[in-house]
Amino acid sequence: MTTPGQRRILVTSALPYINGVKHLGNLAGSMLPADVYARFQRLRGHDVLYICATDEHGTPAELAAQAAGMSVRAYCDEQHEIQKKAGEGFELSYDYFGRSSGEENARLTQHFAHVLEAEGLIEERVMEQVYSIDDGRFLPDRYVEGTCPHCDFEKARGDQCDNCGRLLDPVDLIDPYSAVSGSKNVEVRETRHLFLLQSKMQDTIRQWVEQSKDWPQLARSIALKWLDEGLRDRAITRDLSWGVPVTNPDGSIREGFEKKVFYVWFDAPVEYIGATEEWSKATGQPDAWRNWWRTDEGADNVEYIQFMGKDNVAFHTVSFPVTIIGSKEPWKLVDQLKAFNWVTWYGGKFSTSNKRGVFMDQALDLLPADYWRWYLTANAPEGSDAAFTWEGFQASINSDLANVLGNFVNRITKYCASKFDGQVPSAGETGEAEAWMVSELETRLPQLFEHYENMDFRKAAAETRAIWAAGNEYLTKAEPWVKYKSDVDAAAVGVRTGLNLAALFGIIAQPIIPKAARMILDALGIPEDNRTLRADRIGRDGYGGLLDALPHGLAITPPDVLFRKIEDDQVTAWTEQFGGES
RNA sequence: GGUUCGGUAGCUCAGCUGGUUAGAGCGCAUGACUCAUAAUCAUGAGGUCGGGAGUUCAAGUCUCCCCCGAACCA
Repeated sequence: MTTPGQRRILVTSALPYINGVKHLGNLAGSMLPADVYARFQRLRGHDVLYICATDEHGTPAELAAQAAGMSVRAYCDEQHEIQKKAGEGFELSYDYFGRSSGEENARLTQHFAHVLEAEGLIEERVMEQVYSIDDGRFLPDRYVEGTCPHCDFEKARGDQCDNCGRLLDPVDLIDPYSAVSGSKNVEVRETRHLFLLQSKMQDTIRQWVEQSKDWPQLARSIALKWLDEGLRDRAITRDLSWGVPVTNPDGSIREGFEKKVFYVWFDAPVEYIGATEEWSKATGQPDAWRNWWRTDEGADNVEYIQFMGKDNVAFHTVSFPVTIIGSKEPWKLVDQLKAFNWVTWYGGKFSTSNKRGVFMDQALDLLPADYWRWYLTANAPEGSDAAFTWEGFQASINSDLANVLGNFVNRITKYCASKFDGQVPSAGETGEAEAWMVSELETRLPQLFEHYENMDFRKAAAETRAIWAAGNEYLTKAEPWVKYKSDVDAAAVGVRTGLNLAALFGIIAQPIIPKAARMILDALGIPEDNRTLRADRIGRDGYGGLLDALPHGLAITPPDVLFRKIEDDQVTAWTEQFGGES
């Protein structure tokens, strides 16, 4: 059911890899901004579908499972639940959080492979690869270790040397051995793999990228860089058992590929579609995914926006489009994408082993999700890498959330409770202070919405804060506590306006700090229907109505302290525990 | 190494197609207020916009060189 002016917006955030809980940087660079954006657009009344999933295939998952002494399946089941829980803890409002190991993705991946082969974009090629005689199998890149031919580092991985950082081909390693068994009984043998002929799509992709004028500079320049260097044909299969089987169009296993599966980079982006199908089944409407993805079945009016870290831009702007466009089928292509830089830990890298940085699960043990959500949105790594520091975090939370917003709600609701029986007062006429406040809203709310539309998250947070701050300024101008002494009705106007502002502040806070917003709105008894930012409610007849929207006489309850301040000794303790000051 | 992006008040950052006295938040100082989580509000101090050269009537904003930082290179 669509209403006039309602848009259909598909949002995806880069799929977190299954291998372990993500840290705050991962959260800040794709899942969180995607969530904030999805929430905003839902509040505007649009039809939003926000899809994410765990990316489960590939060598790292196999190795991690092996290290944990578990089967890959069981390992992924466990890790998926952990990541799902962490997402819920952070109130990430996925419509569905799927799994790339699901049957939907397998079927879609195989479908794309069949179609691409029929289009002449996939072919079998013979290549040389390291075979482990003792393990009885070919070894994919990271399963081979040996001495780096460039720097003589003795524990170089097959794909890359951790010492000198150079990319390697496993067959070039000196004294190679199997990372699976440690066996040195290995040799180079010929084997066959499927190759995606990206080079054939070079011109088509370039044309598509060049017409995508709205992309941010970061994304465009990365895509064009790849195109300038020339798209290379890449193997899309690997010698693993954990992955999507390589099939013939009739569903049987392709001859010679019994021990091979599609490589993770080929099947992972397909999971955007796969997870949508999972959603569709889970919600009892098995074909609903099609009108989000098939432009011949209703997806032509969908706006598709992808969120990702900068490392993923090439896959989203070049690799995946090769699959989609190359299929010549009417699949939905991305319209807008938002790429982020990294959140660093005091300027350095997050590191599990060195105990540097906070991971999603640990963060929630320390403080509520809203605190992190606010800081990471207000300081999103948009223009460049952004450093997380405890000191900056503390300053931001205490000032923005506790002092500016929390204290505002607290002061006005408590004053109302003590002087006006906890009811929205009805007396008094508005004056200069209220007119000033209206003019603030007239300029600031449209700006706020524009920042969100542009996906400028720092600016959106800053504008949100500025509106909260204007509320405090308003109270200084209205000074109901002074007027109360001589003219109770005049004070009533200030209290009524202040309460309405608190409600508005809660409403605009929802995308970033949903839980605190809910506490405010619940305390003020705002019905669900009135918590939106829809154009027919906000500003349609001017902004003055927002200051007298609550029913007169409505009973309100001062909420508990919304945000507890972060104390210096907490900062000290956390710096100790999680590292800091690089 | 190549490419890209950055280097603006103590800190974190805004500054669109070049044009009045370079802005915000935090921090700091002073004042005001007392409804409030010692919160809030006002005012103020602080910058030769990384360095150098050039284009222009005019450059943080364009060009070139250099220094520093970050990222990407399948």
